[in-house]
Amino acid sequence: MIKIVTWNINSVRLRIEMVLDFLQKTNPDILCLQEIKTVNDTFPFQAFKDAGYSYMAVRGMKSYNGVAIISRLPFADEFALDFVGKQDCRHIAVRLDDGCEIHNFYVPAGGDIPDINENPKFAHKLDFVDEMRVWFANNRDIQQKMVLVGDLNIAPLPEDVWSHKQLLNVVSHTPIEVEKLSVMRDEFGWCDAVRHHYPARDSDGNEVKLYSWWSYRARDWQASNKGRRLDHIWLTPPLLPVLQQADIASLWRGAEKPSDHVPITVTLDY
DNA sequence: ATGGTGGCTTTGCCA
Repeated sequence: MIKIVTWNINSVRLRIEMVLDFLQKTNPDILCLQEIKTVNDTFPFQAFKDAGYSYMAVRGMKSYNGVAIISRLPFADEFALDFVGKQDCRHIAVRLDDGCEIHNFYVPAGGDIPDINENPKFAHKLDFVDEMRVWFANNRDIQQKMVLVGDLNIAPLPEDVWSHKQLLNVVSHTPIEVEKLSVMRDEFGWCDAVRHHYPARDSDGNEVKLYSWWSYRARDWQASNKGRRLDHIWLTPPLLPVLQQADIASLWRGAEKPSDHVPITVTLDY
């Protein structure tokens, strides 16, 4: 059994106690963090070691972004990719001893205006997703065991947002982003593990809403419940038969001084 | 229609 978590932590130093609490309570093997918001020099390596996580791949920068993979299992290899010509610490990957590769992404949020001419951040986001697609197409095979996790900053399905209609022109759910992410996923053959476990419609045809992020700006995030599913765990087909469980732990949004994202977990039986 | 909150810091920028 291997348990893998992805969590946009929005400052790992500010929330280290909460992360340690999470690890103690849920006992995952591998924790992938985004938005660690610190350089490697001030990353809390020792705190994770003391908690039993001896293996870490960290790619931090000052103030912004930054990704890390924290593990109880050793790594056979570790590497990082750059996209759109920027070294802004949005990807890190490891290979486990059995060859399974884990890719941890923090896709650009894309700013407020969904127009590539008016908003360079939106252009950056779309280019980033394009380059992700090209990289996997050129460098990897769908028959390899791989897990892609992270804050992809796109909610692909109508059931991944609180209101499909009201978010059609809101960055994270615009048709062009959804199209690019879907092509990236389907052309290669990734499977969305969370939606595999919780399909968008139940047996009666009712919507099954799933969110992983709720804005800090809501007066009461739980009461308004205007969430979006921005965080994802994808698997290649060889891992699909061993997918045991998928879970979005929304209770962590209600913690004291929470991240605006919650942890997503998959359990693989192999 | 607007502004709402949070983190790190370059007290503005990013989300």
